[in-house]
Amino acid sequence: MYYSHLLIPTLKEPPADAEAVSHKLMVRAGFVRQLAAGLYIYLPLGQRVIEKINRIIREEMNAIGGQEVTMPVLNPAEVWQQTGRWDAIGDEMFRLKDRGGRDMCLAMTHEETMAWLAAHDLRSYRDLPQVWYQIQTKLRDEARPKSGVLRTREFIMKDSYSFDRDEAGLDVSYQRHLEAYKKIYTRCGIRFSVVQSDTGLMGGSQAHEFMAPSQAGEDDIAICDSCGYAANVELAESVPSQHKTHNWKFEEVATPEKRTIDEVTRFLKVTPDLLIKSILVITNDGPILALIRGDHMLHEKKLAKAIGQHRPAQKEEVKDILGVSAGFIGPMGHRIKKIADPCLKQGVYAAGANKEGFHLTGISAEKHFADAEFMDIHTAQAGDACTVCGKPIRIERVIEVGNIFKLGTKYSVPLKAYYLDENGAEKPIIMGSYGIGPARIAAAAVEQGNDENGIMWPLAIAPFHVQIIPVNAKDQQSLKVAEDLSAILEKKGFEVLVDDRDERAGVKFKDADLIGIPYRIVIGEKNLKEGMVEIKERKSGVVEKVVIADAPFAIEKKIHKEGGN
RNA sequence: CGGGGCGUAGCGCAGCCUGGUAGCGCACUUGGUUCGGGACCAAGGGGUCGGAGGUUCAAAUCCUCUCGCCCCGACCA
Repeated sequence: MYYSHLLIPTLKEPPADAEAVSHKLMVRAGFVRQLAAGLYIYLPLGQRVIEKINRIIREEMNAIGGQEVTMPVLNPAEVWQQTGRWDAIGDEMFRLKDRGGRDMCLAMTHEETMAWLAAHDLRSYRDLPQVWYQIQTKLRDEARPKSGVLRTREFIMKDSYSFDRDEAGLDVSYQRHLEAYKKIYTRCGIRFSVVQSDTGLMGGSQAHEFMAPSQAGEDDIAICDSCGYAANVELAESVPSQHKTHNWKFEEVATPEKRTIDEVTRFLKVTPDLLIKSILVITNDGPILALIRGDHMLHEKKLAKAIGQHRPAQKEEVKDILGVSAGFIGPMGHRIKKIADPCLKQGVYAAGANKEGFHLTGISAEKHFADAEFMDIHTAQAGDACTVCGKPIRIERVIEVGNIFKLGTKYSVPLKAYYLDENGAEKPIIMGSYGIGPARIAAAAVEQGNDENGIMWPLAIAPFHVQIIPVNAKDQQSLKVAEDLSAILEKKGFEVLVDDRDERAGVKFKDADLIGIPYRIVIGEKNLKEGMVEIKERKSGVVEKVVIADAPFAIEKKIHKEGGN
């Protein structure tokens, strides 16, 4: 393939509004262009990367018996109404009406339509198990698209769905997907962790996420290096580090205008872990006071699990309910229901006195708020002890590149996806759903593989395997050698990009570094006179001089060694 | 949804405070010199200054509204 025939609009400067490294590089190197917030155009190079990732996904999905299908993006409201998600999902779903005034939506996922199909065309236990998948566009009206291709409103997703007769069958389908996913990410050349995750909106009994470490990510995971425990902080459990006990008397201390943990900490000359953070939230059944240690963060989702839907109280509400302004509220002096983190059972603390301008010191759970309900509601943080082995955990920022869920009968029952077992009894099909975001794999690869000069693609998903640069494209002999080498390499099954542009060497080298094709053959006139060319590896920068005829074999050897594809 | 920032040539920006001729770098076109790490010289093309309304003799600049894009937050006590 000739460079001059391709649209590869590289830029010297990154777009001003790009923040994430992958975003900057994918735009600069001419892989993508942004059309509007969260809407991206894939240019030829970007398209090639996505297609390579998709090919790997297809191979691994087919290997576990997946059957590729295609669902409509435009969905009738009915199927979503049957599962209740038409109402459960808010503004994130694009909704529209057809010309007849019927409610429609653009699918953000396909549990409903897949279950609909299962309901219509799976009848007998003999039809099970099944795994159906598609690689197709999803639409989500994200509150805040960001980080380039990482969070967009329209994106391609590989989603698969398993249909089994019982939980044991689901376990098998789930495990197969888990293994297939590991292979997919490994083949794509990205680093990743498999972690336990929250089942959230999808419902179901068990879920894992596949997380690629990167600063550009939006999730944090807790990892224990000694026993292998790994979980999304959304549900990660941990034992907070013990703090030294402070022997202070039970007394009221005037703390005028000292409201925040930070202010009170400084005023009392203690560390934050000696304070109790009190957070008032409003549930459907009235206010609840959440109590956590001062150096901890409240975990919204854990709290939600304990008390159901809730929202933080407004400042005025705090005053109405507790009779004191936010900043001085605490566990004592009122009858509001309290949920406290278990780590507060030990130790003696200071907290708001529930009296304007005062805090209380010397508070202990046992003596002063034994009536609280104790539940894990803190967010795991680095240095906490692993609940499995007791060793310290670490927290890592990650990009979610895939997830798998055991759904059970959440979708099959409302959509009437039943089968008849051997005894003629009607039973609901047990489902699982499994997603991968190819664009996120690409972005994660860029996040994990780049240097100051540009991208360093993993071989398996690089837009081309080899870039050939005739330094002087006007020199007929250089071009001829480039063409010959390209033909030989292509015959061997490699993808080759020949930079035939009439540009100065520096421009070609800079662009090559930016685009990040793993191997480069440089054809210079001086070397050519000796019958030699250079082979350069993008990642290591190592240059090797070889005789022309050996170049294809040298490349082949390197590629086989790296084991791409 | 809350807060902040920004919309001027394809990209990156200046000009706006203090109204009066729309500018710079890169990219692009043509010619010449150069040619292994983003060359140089010369000559060019390209703009309804996001949009609408208003103030004014006069608006990129001032006022009002609106649209778009980006970032942070949605974990105070």
